[in-house]
Amino acid sequence: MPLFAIKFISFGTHYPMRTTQFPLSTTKETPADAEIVSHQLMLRAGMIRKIAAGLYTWMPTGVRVLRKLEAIVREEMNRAGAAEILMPTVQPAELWQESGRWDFYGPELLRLVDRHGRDFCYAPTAEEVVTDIVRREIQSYKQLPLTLYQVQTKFRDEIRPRFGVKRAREFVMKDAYSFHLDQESLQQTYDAMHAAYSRVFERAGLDFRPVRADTGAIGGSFSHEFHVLAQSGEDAIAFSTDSDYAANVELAEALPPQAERPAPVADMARLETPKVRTIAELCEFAQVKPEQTVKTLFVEGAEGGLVALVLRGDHELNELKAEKLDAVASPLKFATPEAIRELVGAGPGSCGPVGVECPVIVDHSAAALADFVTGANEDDWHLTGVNWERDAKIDVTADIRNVVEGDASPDGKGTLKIVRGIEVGHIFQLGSKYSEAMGATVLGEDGSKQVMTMGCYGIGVTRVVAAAIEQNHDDAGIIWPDALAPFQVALCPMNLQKSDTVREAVEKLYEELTAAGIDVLLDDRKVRPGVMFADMELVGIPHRVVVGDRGLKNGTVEYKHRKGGDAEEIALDDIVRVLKEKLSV
RNA sequence: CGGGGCAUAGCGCAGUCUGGUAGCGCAUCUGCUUUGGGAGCAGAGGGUCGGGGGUUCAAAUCCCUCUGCCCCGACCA
Repeated sequence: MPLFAIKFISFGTHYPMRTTQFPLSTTKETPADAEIVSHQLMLRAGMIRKIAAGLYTWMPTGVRVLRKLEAIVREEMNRAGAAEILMPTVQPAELWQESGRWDFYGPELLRLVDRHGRDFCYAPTAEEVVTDIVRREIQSYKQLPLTLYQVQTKFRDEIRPRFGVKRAREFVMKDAYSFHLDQESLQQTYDAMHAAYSRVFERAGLDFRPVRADTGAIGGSFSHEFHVLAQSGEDAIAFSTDSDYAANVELAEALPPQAERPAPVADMARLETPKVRTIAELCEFAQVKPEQTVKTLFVEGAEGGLVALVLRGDHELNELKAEKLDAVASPLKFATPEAIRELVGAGPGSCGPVGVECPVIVDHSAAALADFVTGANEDDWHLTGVNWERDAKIDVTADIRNVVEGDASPDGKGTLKIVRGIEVGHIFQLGSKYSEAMGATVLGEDGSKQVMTMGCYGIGVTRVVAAAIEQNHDDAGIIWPDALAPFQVALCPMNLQKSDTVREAVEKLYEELTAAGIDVLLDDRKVRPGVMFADMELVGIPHRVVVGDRGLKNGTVEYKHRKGGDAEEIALDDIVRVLKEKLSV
């Protein structure tokens, strides 16, 4: 075709390609240092390459996926009424000092000094800059509410980056910030963002759950996380069997047991337990169930000294809950073995609540036990038949444990199930934390200055890509949902170099699919079919069309979906229509 | 930051203990054959053995030191 005849077609996010112009960069071998399947497959499929710890180059295949996801995110943000801006990644220290986070953030904030000796940071998030912009630009309540968002690189100097782009130091995040006159307006935008996030993850074809979450260091009052469900997830989330209750385990409330504490039956007795340190060893040695034992952890108290935290043997301490108690130092700090020995006269592993002289905080479940087994505060000894009040004091009863599967749901409906999730989104009601500190005000209806109320909303865009792979893969490689696939259709010609029939058919098909707005990758490399198929499956292209002399003789090509099922013979004249239907374009 | 480990060709590794010509597989390049599931044969190229210092006639190998990376833990929107 002569050059002047080429039409300039706008493809949107669709750019058809030929493998001879598109480095697939696939590898047969799994890199040794990649632990989780998404990391392994992203490397093998040539999506990313590591450049240093937690820093990755996104290769052409990876970028295509990223752009597809970003397009969905932008559409849903725009639909929800947010306006896109782009803020710098390098930000002046002054703004961070104004909000107080320059000192608060710690070593995770990468700090830089420019040639004039001025301090800057590489932004991990952008509340300061956006609040600064809004306080300059927005003067009147009439301009509110306002939501701004960006899709921008962030940097967090993680202590230990791992799992590929799931926990990278530099990553792409969509961050949005909303500004309001009052809580009611904030709640409306918050709800709109909640809905927009759900649409994003639905459109991306992911199995996800919004869950109630802790607000963490970012502050604010109310927050939800969005989790993609996956075994490799770093978070545990609890949800009710009978209601829509769902919460991060670190937040989920453990209800006190319904039943009254039974009356003591046994007398307290000493039991020699040589070398028994853990609950598991104790249960093995003394032939008791973990739920009939009690463990005692010592942490630093708010006013100095130590505080004893007592839990049932089969339960885990929830550090977040514990550090919120008045008596406990925040952030939570475990006592050293030396300090414990000084207080109770035994090492960790032989401690118990009997006779300790510091404040004793007992979890509801532990407080409901009678005749339990616990450490004797003497190395190599435990006590059996211990009972509260009679043998050991309780200063406070509180919820300080993680919920476990089977616990009653905090909303009173059903019981809790626990699954693992990858946090891909987080929405917060910030309140006036930043606007107050930075003097972001507008004039209200009555002419008085009013501090704006804020919300902030994040999606870990690069992390979503990894999460999608965790959820969609098989032995051969990635299986992309249509919406995220780097290409929708893999066009695989058999014997392209020698067969004119195949070449003519496949070129025509490539043009027709392109014209139909379908994102197609034509594999025009001179490689054997096995290599071609293996690459297309590894990269995860959902629809595959094989064009060969064998089928063309009967006027057909072969169609197969990446998810499996048998290959179908489809008339050459029909294939474009069939693909358009499958892709609903 | 604590504990453990690694660094040799683009990638994955052996060689290090016991010092003596730097190797294997994959990938790459050439040729021939093959051509609907990661081909076969023949040949070729590719290395400051992470950096610096030391011991020795001689160091990938022994010693010191620095750097980078990985794993476990603590940390964490």
